Amino acid sequence: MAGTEKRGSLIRAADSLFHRNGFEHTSIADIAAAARVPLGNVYYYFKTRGELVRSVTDHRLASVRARRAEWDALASPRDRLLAYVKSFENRIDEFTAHGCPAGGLCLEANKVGGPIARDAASVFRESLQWLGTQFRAMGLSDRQARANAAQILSGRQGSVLLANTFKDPKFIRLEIARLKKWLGDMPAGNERK
Amino acid sequence: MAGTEKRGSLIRAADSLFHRNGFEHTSIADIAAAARVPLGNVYYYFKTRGELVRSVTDHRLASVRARRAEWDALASPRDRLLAYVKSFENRIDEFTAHGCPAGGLCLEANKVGGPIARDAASVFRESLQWLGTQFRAMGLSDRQARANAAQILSGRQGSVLLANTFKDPKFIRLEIARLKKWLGDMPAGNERK
DNA sequence: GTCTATAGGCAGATAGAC
DNA sequence: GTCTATCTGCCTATAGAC
Repeated sequence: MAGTEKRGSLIRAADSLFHRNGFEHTSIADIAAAARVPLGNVYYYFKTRGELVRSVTDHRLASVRARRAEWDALASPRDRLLAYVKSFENRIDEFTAHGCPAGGLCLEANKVGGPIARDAASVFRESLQWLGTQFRAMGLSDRQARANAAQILSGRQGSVLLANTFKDPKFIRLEIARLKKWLGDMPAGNERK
Repeated sequence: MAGTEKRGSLIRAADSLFHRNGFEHTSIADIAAAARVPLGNVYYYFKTRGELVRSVTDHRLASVRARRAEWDALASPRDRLLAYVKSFENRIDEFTAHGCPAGGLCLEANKVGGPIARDAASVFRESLQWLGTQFRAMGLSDRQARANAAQILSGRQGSVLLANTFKDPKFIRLEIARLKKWLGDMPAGNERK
């Protein structure tokens, strides 16, 4: 296993453990064990715990950006939004079992504060921007587009929290059904691009 | 300060610290200091940390039950729901600053697991039941009543998470405006009691 | 670059004087 | 009932052999 690969597997192990067990509740020793790297070696790749955490948030940010880049290739804003909903749907079981990685990190970060809080928020910030862009492209006013974006993200986070709390996917399914109906009902007119 | 009063002030201090800093990030020493009780004395009132946590969740459950008991005295289900919305509105600043105590506890509990997860969920469970009861009293089917209850709680939790993450109350205000409009638009017909 | 051993600090919990 | 002193264990981080 090459040096860079080890670094990558540490980040992936941390990412997974943060998602499953929370960021505060995960120790460097847990991460090292999951990645099968001796404890002390972790500090060769990351000077501090904070640096590892930062690398995980960077990794997550990059992966949501990549997903959005795929959606951006679609023809209409409605198609792009439907792709967003579809990808939500694909992760129902994961979200029911462990919650939303971004939402969980935001909540933990809001409690502890510090630089991590800013990094965690950036996933949400970019999501809101992207969603808003789609609604503006459908001809909505800036104000309405922002409101819709907030409603979608907020509904998503809330439904995931309920599903995770009760270990019951129906809360997410309800939200997705509402979303699909809503997008289907929206007037298609005034679309640009 | 009498013995029972000391116990009470420990619970209140823990309640507040759990809300502000999270339950995992709060040590017994923090709680003892906030309540101005020497560290060792805490263990006279609570055998373990878990027992203290349990007492805090009991205390919170009792306080939301008391609030609902007041709303139940109101004449119509619509009035009761509006009282629920009003109490949400009254706490906008608190929720923006520190998030929802129940939501935060649920999320942390979902990560660590154990008995705390069940206790945390009971606040949500009772909220869903109460909300559902109001919608049934307005004449909605059981299915619709449950769906509406889930949507309200989920929208609430999601909007609070966004407001807390961005330290911006507008996300909660948007949700409340939507809620008020929705309740205003709902047909009043078929109400019983 | 890799790994073992361990330092140093803080957490939960207990012993025992008062 | 109250409080100080302290035990034990886990965590982050480092020293230093290989």
